[in-house]
Amino acid sequence: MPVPLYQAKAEFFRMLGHPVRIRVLELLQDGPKAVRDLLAEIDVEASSLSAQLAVLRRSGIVTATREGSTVVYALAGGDVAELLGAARRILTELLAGQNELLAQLLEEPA
Amino acid sequence: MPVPLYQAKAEFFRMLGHPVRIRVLELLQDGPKAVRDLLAEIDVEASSLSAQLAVLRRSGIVTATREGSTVVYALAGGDVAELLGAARRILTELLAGQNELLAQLLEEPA
DNA sequence: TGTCGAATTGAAGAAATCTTCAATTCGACA
DNA sequence: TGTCGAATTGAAGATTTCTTCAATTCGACA
Repeated sequence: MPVPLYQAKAEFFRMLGHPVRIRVLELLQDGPKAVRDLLAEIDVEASSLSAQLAVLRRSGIVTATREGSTVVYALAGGDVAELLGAARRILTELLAGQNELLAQLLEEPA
Repeated sequence: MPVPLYQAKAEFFRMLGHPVRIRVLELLQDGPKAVRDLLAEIDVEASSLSAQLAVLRRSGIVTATREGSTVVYALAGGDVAELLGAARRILTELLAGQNELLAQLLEEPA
């Protein structure tokens, strides 16, 4: 019994828990992309992007292959779209709930 | 445009990124549970569990209701099972991939 | 070979997160 | 009212994560 499963799950979600990493995964759903292209679409320093790409690589959710002088990243497989979709559905509910709450607070000033 | 969506997503995943919080969500899938019962099933200090429950509460993914002298937590709705399922499928692949890699390394000692 | 561009790495400091311990709140109940 | 149990909160300290800047690696190509 190496790593307890719930700990592996927690690490997995933590790996997803960064705006730049989310953006990268979303962009890679349209197909492989060179670092340079990712950099053009995400507002972040090159070295910071590299660090976040390294996190994704270490987890195994993306692969990096060198092509000439550039490096191309791709999803390693796995239905990332399904995961992000499920997350979006829940998130939509949560945000809606928060808006309701906000609306109530505005209606009933103490 | 309040919070960019990819940032909300990242925060959402970060909220999931803790072993105790994962355990709680898994346990709550069987129905509402009192804090005392969660505490009995998870190996953690009471105050630490409280802190993690507070994180879940603030995100809105669970609700807490006081019943007499105990507090009962429940999933706030949202298909958490679907999300955890999607995560497990990807995670299974990733772990399998890592095992392959490990096996290769053991086969071909440099 | 020398150098340019693309990408990564290392180190240092800032910021966020976790755990622990002590103190506090809130019902229940004698 | 006084006190017990359940749960939360606050503060302090340790750990992890992120960003930035400088230095480095690796191809490409003149």
